Amino acid sequence: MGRTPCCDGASLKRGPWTPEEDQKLSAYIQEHGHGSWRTLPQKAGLQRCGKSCRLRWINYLRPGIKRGKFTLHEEQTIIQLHALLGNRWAVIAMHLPRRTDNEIKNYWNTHLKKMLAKMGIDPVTHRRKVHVTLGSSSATLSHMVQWESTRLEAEARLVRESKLHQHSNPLGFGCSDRILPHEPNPFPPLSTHSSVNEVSNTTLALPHCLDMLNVWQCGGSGSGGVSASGVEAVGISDFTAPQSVEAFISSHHDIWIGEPTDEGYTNLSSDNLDEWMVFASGNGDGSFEENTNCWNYETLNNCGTLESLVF
DNA sequence: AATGATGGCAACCGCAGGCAT
DNA sequence: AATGCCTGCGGTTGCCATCAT
Repeated sequence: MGRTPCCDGASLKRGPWTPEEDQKLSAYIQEHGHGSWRTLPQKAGLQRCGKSCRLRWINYLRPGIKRGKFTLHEEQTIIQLHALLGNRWAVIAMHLPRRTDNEIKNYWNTHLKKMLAKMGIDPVTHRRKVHVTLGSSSATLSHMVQWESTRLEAEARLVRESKLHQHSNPLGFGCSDRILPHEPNPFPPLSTHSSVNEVSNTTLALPHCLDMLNVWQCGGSGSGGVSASGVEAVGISDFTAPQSVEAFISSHHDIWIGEPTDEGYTNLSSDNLDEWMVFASGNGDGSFEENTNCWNYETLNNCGTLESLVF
């Protein structure tokens, strides 16, 4: 036999919480801790389901929760992580101190998703919406060439930067050799792509953002990820990030997102913050240029996740 | 001023994995 | 080993405020 049911559903209050209920719940948890959510309502004198109490505490009453408008940094962090992880709000919330997954989810659904759509970026795939006619092989080819050249240039630049990192950072922080030797490398070498990759994977320690490129390119079971025919590539939403990606982000957040700040994790420099401003505000007249000056490989240099946002 | 449309957000619902019985 | 609850998560709904007509 299992346990007794959590709540019988009878005589339990639902709907919005009153200040009195909030006070009871807060006072009880601050004095006793929440312990078992199942038994908490009775102990706290609440006519609520334990699940409802938990939700209220986590999303509203818990100390340290930051409410109100999201900052630019927080918006960027959400978009970056969503591009990589999809709708995994709990994981995303871990990288936004004092924000709840529910709040992030709501903000995404009500603001960011619409903003990206308005800019012509698919909020699901994080790719610029490209209307490729199947019969238009020349257009497809053009996009492929553009995508591949952009990708190669970005990778080459990142490899150059990794060399600089090695000189300035002998301990290897910020480089993929930080992956412990006894751990399987979650980012196996590319098998079919450019010579840049071959070189970088055999003789150089890649910067992390390039590792993330590898993750995408090696994409899960092969259905997802970025292919050389990137324009038509299956979007990130179809790519199930390997578990190691989350572990990777968690253990390398200082490099990936940056240091934790009051406004979340960020590695934005004043330079790419300007780019972000361009991204966030468009051209000021509601239009957005088709070129990649907003989300291009300049931005990619600062964060690999953005690679999927353009092209 | 009244009414309908839209947006924002808190809360609920249902599922999956883990765990207690 | 089987059963079924607990917890956490993502998706969805419903209420309220604001805006437009």
